[in-house]
Amino acid sequence: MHQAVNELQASDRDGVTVPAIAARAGVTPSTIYRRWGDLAQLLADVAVSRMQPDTPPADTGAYRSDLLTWLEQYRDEMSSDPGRSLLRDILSAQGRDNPGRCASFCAQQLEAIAERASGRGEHPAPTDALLDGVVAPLIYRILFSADTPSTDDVTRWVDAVLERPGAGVA
Amino acid sequence: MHQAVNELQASDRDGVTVPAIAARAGVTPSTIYRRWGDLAQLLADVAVSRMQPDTPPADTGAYRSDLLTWLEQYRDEMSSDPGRSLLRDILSAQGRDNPGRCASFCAQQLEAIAERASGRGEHPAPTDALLDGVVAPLIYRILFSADTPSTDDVTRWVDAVLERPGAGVA
DNA sequence: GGGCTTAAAGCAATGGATTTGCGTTAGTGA
DNA sequence: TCACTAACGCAAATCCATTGCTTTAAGCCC
Repeated sequence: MHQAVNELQASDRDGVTVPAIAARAGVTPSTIYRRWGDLAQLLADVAVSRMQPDTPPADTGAYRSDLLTWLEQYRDEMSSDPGRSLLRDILSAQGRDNPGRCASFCAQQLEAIAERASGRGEHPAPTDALLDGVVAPLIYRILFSADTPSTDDVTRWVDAVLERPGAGVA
Repeated sequence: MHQAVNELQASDRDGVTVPAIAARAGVTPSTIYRRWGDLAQLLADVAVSRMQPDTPPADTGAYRSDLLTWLEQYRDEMSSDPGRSLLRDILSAQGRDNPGRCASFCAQQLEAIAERASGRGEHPAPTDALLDGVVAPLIYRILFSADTPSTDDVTRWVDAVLERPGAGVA
């Protein structure tokens, strides 16, 4: 089912209808309505699946550059047209904690970077601080403003969090 | 038209359909489709209108408490069920810069608070810093997590911005 | 006031999506 | 194997969305 959605989205988002997805997946539309309730819920489900990371964050050798590398990649993905569509799908469907699942993928990646840093003897920042101080303005910019956060923006936000007491390289 | 939407939303969001709105507003559905394209665009339009502030921020006598007062009110509005629905409507409809208009209302209120502070001889923080440092995590929490930002959260974010060089009370 | 132009709205037909009742199928456990 | 349950398919009914054409209303000029 997810594959049917992805294939249809790749060719024409206007053609992404329940009957089209059903035909593509070899089922009848009532199956989709019975299972997901409406198109928005199915699209949100698919979007959350696509947000799920399939690789661990790149290891650059140091905590700060791990963060910057991962966050810039995250910025690039989320600010792309497909990324924006995924965010819109996730935020459109009411209920089901789709946004929460999306955010927890992000948190897990940041935790993995932090654990790797601890293993190196570095002192990583709390993940909550990074979510509030970096991910939040990054996503807020993407959602609510015309401009995409620059690399300087991301670097500034990261360094502002790392400079606070309780965080930073050893 | 906006009033018809508001009335229908107040009673039953499931009944908010183009034909129902049209009947309520005394027009035919094709009028709505011709003007707005689809239901999502109309709902976003209505949501943006409802986001527009109708009063200036309260004057508490000092910049920091002006900020805190306004931001806590903003937090309360945006985290309410109606507020969350408005955010969802705004973020669901593609194109038209609805989120940008929503964000600019917020920025204008923060600018008004800053101008009042300047008039008092205080040194307000840059509005961009408040958007990135306070509004972004506030909205991100509301959109992506199960918990609503607490008053402590808001206070902490505000003070983190005010403590940076270039901002603060005189 | 009358005529003309243009944009918006209304009407009605058509097409497509959604809902729902009922029957069928598939999977699971005893 | 049988009974139960959940999921799926089918088809009819309902509702929403689209579109061509006509009508209406507003604005401008003489």
